[in-house]
Amino acid sequence: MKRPKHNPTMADVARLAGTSTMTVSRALKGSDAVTMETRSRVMRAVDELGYILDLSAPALSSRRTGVVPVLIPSLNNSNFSEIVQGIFEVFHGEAEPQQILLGCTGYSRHQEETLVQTLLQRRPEGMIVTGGLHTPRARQLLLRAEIPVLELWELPENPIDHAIGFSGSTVIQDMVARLRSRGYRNIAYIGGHSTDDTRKNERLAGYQQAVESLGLERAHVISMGHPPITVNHGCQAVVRLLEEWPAVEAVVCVSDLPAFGAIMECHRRGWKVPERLAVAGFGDFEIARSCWPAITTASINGAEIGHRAARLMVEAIAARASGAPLERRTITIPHAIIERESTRR
Amino acid sequence: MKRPKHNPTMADVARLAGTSTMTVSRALKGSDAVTMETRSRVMRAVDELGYILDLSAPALSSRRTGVVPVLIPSLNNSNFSEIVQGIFEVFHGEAEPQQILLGCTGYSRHQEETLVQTLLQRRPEGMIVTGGLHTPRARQLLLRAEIPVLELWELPENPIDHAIGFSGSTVIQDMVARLRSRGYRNIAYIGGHSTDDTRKNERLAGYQQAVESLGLERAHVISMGHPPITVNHGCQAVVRLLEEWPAVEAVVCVSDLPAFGAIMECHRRGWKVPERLAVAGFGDFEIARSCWPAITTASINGAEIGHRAARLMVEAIAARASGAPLERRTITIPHAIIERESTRR
DNA sequence: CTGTTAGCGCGTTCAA
DNA sequence: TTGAACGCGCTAACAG
Repeated sequence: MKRPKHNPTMADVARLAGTSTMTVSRALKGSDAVTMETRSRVMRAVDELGYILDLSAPALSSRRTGVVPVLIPSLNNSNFSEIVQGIFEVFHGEAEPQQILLGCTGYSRHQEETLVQTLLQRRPEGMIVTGGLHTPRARQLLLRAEIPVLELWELPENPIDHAIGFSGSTVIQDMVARLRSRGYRNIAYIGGHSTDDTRKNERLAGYQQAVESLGLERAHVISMGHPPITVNHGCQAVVRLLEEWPAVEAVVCVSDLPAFGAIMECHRRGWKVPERLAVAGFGDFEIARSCWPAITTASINGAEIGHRAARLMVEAIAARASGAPLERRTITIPHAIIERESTRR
Repeated sequence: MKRPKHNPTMADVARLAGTSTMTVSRALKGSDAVTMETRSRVMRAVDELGYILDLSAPALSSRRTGVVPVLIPSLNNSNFSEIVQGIFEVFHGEAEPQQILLGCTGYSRHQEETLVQTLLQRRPEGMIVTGGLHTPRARQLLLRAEIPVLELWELPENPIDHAIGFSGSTVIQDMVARLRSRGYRNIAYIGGHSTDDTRKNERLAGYQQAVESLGLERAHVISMGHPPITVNHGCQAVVRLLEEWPAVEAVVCVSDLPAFGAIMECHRRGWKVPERLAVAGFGDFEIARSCWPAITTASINGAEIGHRAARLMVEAIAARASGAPLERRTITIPHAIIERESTRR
């Protein structure tokens, strides 16, 4: 039994209102080409039957689904949940609202590819993805779909279509430079790396470049494997770091989570932060503000990224529908280095 | 121009493969009623054309959309984002995966009603909502839709269909009792109240009940208006509290956010926590762990709620499709009172 | 194992 | 201002 229930259709409404389905359709859309009287008859029938428009049908015939998948690594990361929230707010306020089909990739490109393929079956109006790292097949699928594609968060080197975000490399370079300007010289990096990552790791690269351009004596990286790099990784990493490089003065972490973990481990071992080791994070999570000492971090405004992305997507969808697709656009969202106690001498 | 592009259809594939569309359909579904040889011919054609199944059509004809809206107050609350993440994980692992249509109500019942109405137009297989507080019209819409409905988070008095979560009243009562057992006698409450709330506020009620059943001398509530009650509300509330009731010894907050705010304000004013005032929260947000002093809180496992909800939804959808709808079910997820420094004498 | 037919519910198109 | 006919892409049901 595949059709559990027969909902009232437009024909039912038409019958009850004594009109044709066409008139019902027009009345529901608020077209002015319907008499007040006819309209109210229709509305009464709609109420009586509890009729609800079925969007599957127009989706099929007009190829407009009003659906946009949003693919993020995980919702358990306030940066990404903020972005999605921001997208929702804009989509929902539009005259032609787009619905979000949510997808979480678990930081896996392969998962992302699967999701892209699955969600393309719903004939989305566009697609929003995060990360900028995709399998070749995922890229190809997105390209061939000929829908607007937005890549959010870290700006890719070679965007598929539009991109909104920041350069992880630039942000980390700023952070290292800031630490240098505060007098730190021996600056390490705690992060991760994707094993399936053909493209370079932006933030790590930024660190290495900064060490070079600032003329620091030594670069030292503690790599904790595949993302997500979280609190515990930070705890472990900081211990390794101080073993491997006792002269280290400061460490930049790939995110606030390992930074927090590192600080907690320092507390545990009686290493003073920032006196023994200064610690900086990335993302300006709530934890960075509330932690003691509060964590110096790079702040990226997720809500802002979400809002701008959604607005661009709406525009791109409209442009495509009108036959004049938007030219590719790349938007850089400004970041801020927020200095707090964890790096204050 | 409503149809920006003509994607290849199953008929195109059939033509290229030299079969009928039916055979293509069967081959794609992995039905065994197709020769290996035919199947591979079909697959080759699919690849060659870059064919992607269009789910709009089966949605229309078979009334199975594979879509489940998830309505939450906000993603900027780790409890809810955890729940959604949990739901996604289960949905995505299923043999017949359900897609999540995301909706954020902004803690407004009216917004929720709008979303329910809009999303019902997509003929969802079920609906997941949070809160248990709905407008009468929203309730009616959900009831009439005759799809499985899950209410998550706080258990409603009178569930629409299935419910998974906890009793806010019970949790708060436990918290107050715990504080009492630690020697606190003058225990206040900081929270909010919906103005459009006909039903009683669960957590507030729990507080009042606890005061009564424990035989405490006085109940004192600081109400900060419409949710969400956040960090700043806590800052303001604690000041008012100590003015209005100088003898207060402990305060239970509606969430960890105002609890955190209260503690910060205490720092600012030189009031020691927990010596001058013990503070307890709700939700076990990351901030509660990382704050100093760490916050005593009630922990609800959002991921667990999400997982169980999704599993129940999958089951309910299958049951409905097979003509034997599930009986209503209410599942209570255990909570835990986590005592930390903010209430330790 | 494969093909044919019909129809899902709506909006577009054209006619009245 | 209203209505009739058609088709969107797919699959259920049935036939071969």
